[in-house]
Amino acid sequence: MAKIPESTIRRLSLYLRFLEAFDGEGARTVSSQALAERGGTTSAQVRKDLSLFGSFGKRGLGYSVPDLAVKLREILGIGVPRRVVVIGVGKIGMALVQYAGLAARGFTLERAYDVDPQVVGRRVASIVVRHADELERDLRRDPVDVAIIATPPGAAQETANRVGPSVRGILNFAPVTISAPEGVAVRHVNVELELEALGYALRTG
Amino acid sequence: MAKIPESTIRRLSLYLRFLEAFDGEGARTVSSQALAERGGTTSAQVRKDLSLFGSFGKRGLGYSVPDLAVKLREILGIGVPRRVVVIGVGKIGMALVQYAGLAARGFTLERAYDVDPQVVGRRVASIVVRHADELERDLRRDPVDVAIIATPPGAAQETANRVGPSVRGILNFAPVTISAPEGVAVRHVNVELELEALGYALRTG
DNA sequence: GGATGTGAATGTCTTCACAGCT
DNA sequence: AGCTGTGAAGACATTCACATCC
Repeated sequence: MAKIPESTIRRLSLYLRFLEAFDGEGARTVSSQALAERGGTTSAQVRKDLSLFGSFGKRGLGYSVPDLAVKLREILGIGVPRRVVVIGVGKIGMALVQYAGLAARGFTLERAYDVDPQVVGRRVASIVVRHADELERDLRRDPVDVAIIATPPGAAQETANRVGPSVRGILNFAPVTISAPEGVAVRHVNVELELEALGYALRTG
Repeated sequence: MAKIPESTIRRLSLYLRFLEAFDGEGARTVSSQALAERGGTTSAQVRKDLSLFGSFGKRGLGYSVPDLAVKLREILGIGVPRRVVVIGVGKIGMALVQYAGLAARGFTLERAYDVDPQVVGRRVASIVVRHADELERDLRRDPVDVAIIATPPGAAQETANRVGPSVRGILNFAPVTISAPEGVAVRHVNVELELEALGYALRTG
């Protein structure tokens, strides 16, 4: 299969959400044009994105809403449940632990960790926060797919080093760039960076 | 000035953070090579990014750490204080309101809004949550630069429609794509989308 | 000597435009 | 007729490589 642009993957995720909305509205089929309008892109882009993975549409008709949704879920690996841990139960970590969207997208939260004695041992949304010292041992005994890092910036890379050998993906919320071993996928959610990019767009002149 | 790639802006934001770290370590100058290593990019990329805005370095020497930091802050519009409101004080909104990083990057939180009677009137980190019905009137009387949308997905576009005429930028945390009037910059922080992109990277085969 | 700044070359992504199914 | 699927063209971004200057 051809190499898939990162941007295509992000759009597929959007298309899936639109399909779910169309499905809720009772639509049976959808055209590349209709998907494009909701997603702020072009019909050619939609067709190209989808064609990278196969021929899912019918000429003259469009795409079957439920069939395409199934295909996209398959491509994105939704349905295969992913086990995750959250490390750092501060403000962001807390919000993540309580966030229903995790489960809705097939990510089951197994455990959460912190180092603050005020937080360790507390029960948050059905799980008890464990001390980060237990991290490596726990991961060896009971591995997970993804580590979500929501520590302060200073601890993020060290945390990544500790979980790197045991996980296949890292989602980093700390406002620093972190690296991970070859083969571990890393994604960043960086609010400060988005704010600064917004700041650039707001500059006068 | 030449057109600036979006990706360049995001990297400038990273470079600035590295410069602040270098400054903390007492470094006076820094090479494109050193910046590249921390940022997971190449020295040529760093030089190209910076050269789009001017010639800030000295051949044979590198870049002055404090001078380049000043330049980057200027480019990114940091220093010009930006007034923001947060709309939706659920889990994410609450974390944002309490988030010190906002102020640290020059964004002063003016007000927060919600529709839930349980939340309206509550005091969170020195501001009192107002009812979203007051939004338009407040914005007319006391405008802000940026609206941060942290509502449930169903309310996000409507919220954008309501604030669109009064703000210059929107940062959207709701997991839907929203559109805004011409001239209003929109950025998305979409955790579900990042998770799904991670899911794709985790697929087996 | 050492590191920048930058045209040129390369690589990647998007858009075009149309043949080909239904 | 309508809409997909796709090679080719075009736009955009990154990397190379080297002249230039401190």
